[in-house]
Amino acid sequence: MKQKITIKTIAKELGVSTSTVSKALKDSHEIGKETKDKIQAFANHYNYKPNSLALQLRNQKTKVIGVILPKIVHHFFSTVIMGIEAYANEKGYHIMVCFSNEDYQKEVETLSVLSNGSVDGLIVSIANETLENKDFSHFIDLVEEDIPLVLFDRVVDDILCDKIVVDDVGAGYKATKHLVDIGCKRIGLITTPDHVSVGALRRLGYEKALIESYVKTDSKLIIKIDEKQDIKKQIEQLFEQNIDGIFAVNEIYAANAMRIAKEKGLNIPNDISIIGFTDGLISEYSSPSITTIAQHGFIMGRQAVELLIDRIENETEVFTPKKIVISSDLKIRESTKTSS
Amino acid sequence: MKQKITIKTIAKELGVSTSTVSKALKDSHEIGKETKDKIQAFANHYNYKPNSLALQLRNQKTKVIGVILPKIVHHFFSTVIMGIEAYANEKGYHIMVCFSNEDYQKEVETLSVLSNGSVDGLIVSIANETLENKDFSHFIDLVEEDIPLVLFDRVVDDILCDKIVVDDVGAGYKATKHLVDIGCKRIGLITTPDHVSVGALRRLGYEKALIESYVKTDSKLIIKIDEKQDIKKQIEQLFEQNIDGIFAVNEIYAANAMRIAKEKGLNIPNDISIIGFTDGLISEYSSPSITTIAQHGFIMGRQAVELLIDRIENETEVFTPKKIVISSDLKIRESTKTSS
DNA sequence: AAAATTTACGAAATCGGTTTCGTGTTGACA
DNA sequence: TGTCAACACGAAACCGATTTCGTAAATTTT
Repeated sequence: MKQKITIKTIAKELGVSTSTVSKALKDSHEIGKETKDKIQAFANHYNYKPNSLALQLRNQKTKVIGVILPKIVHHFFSTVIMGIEAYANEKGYHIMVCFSNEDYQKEVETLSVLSNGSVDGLIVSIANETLENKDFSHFIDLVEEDIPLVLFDRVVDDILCDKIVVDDVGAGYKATKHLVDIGCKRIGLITTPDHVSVGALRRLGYEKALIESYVKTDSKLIIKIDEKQDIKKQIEQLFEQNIDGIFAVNEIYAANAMRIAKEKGLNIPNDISIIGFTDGLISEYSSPSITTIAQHGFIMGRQAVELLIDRIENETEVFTPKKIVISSDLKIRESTKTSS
Repeated sequence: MKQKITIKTIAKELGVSTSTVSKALKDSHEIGKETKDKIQAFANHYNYKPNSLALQLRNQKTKVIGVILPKIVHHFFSTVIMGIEAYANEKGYHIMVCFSNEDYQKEVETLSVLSNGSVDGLIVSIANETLENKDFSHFIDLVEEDIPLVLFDRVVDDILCDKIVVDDVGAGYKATKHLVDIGCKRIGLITTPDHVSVGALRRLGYEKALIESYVKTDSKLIIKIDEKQDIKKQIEQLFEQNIDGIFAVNEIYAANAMRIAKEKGLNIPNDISIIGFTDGLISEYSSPSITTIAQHGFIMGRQAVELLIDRIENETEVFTPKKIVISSDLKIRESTKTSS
């Protein structure tokens, strides 16, 4: 193991004190020009880099942001990470990424470990199991320890911290309204169980659009997917109803619905129009390409770090939790009719 | 800011020395039962957690693994990250994730920052620009500093470190051979420019399969995509040739090819069979679903950390770089004929 | 009862930096 | 020539832990 060069090494080698070396390397006026030059040349030659751990300990900050996601093999979340990393880097921060895998226990543990001082703050999207349990005490503890925390996408009101969300109700409304506008009469909804907050909100938007358009809502047209079961089989039930439009709260559900529709010999979009959620690769490349709600994950990530870094760097200020709503766009593609 | 509790606080509060506290918390036999109980109870009550930075500095290890990827919004890379994180966590490590965005300069900087002691080792897949430049000195410096390094997927021989790769030649061979076997006579290849090592290797496999099968290779059937230009237009050129099979070295190229084929009114797989690379969501959900080479990213990630942690924890051992080849599977779906 | 050992704890060094506060030397000014 | 400021540098504290070593008191051994 090649010995890493430290301030102490330099000091000994050059016959000066460590304080002199430290000051010389920061170009302090306290140090004479000759000494400075000598030290800088030496440090440069041996490619001296200050040990970041020592600095972190001294400064009581790590310049690291912890990010906990439910999963990563997922277009939306990976886009958010991109946004987080890009802006964090700009600001001189790095990110430590962990996954809860939708698991409550792992979320608790990860949170506990990361709050030991390894990060200056945290950005989290809550695990499904936690949303189901409704046990948020691990987050509340964090807030009480005054560790900066930003929640995004999957958030809950019980936790007093900054939050970034997509306008899920609005998006659900926008999608459903579009289906109505192009002439769909019986619109199915493929959503998540109620405890998944985003699913519930998108459903609200769906219902709002129907009511506003005087279309009767029908609970038989709403399927709540249990991901532990076979997704396709559950969606197939929806096709037993007489439907001419589908709003799915994510890409996978939409893709599955499209597949089933094709298998049943339905023409998309003429017999049935489909709108998904998340503007991922599936929506873009499947055929027909899928009309979808684009969530702007990159912007969400960026906003999340922005809020977080602001919190971290202005700790003295009185803190009032902010909630930022990112609007989402309907991206019209081939899976929806152009008019009635 | 609520004051974090430290060993010093406990010591002062309980009228003992910091060493006593430290030992008591580790249940050392050196400390009397009463004192121990008192300290442990106190620490427990105030939810004391040792400052990890202090420990890292003292132990000269961070239990953090740096991961540098070219991009993340990509099925293969996000799968690899999953694998890395899963096994790293099992072993008590965390991962710091950075992205080079295929950019040489950012790769150099990131590498430099992370090698300041913030991580115990690094897992990297090289940026495209770096591969093009052929300037690997930043990696070579790293190796000379004896910082454990594992390269995966995009690797180069010039760097003496552990490597994990997919059997790209074999995979290219397997895919092409399959096309030959089902009766394709003129097989197009959609690949990357030569400097992208994986693309070049997959091409070798393609050529090998053709030669072995006494099919004439034809450079007009090979398209090297320049990602700075319009991908679809480039692929369209291939369709000016008379082809009945396509092997694309990634999912996006395959999806684009399929789209063009459909636009031209070709029936897939009867008129033309298509095989892609990376078993992502596009391949799975497009219709027809795409026959592809599954790369087992999760396993690659896991193997990479395994090698790395082994390196980190057995630094004394003489080091001989290993290269692990992960075999890949042909996953047959609907975009290829079942027989000739 | 004296010697040896064990028990229970504290002082201080260490990890690698930064920073405050002194201090000896030099030069300028009265 | 005496005084004072400026200059150039070092000693030591500090960040928060661990760990070695030393030692007083208690206990056991001889």
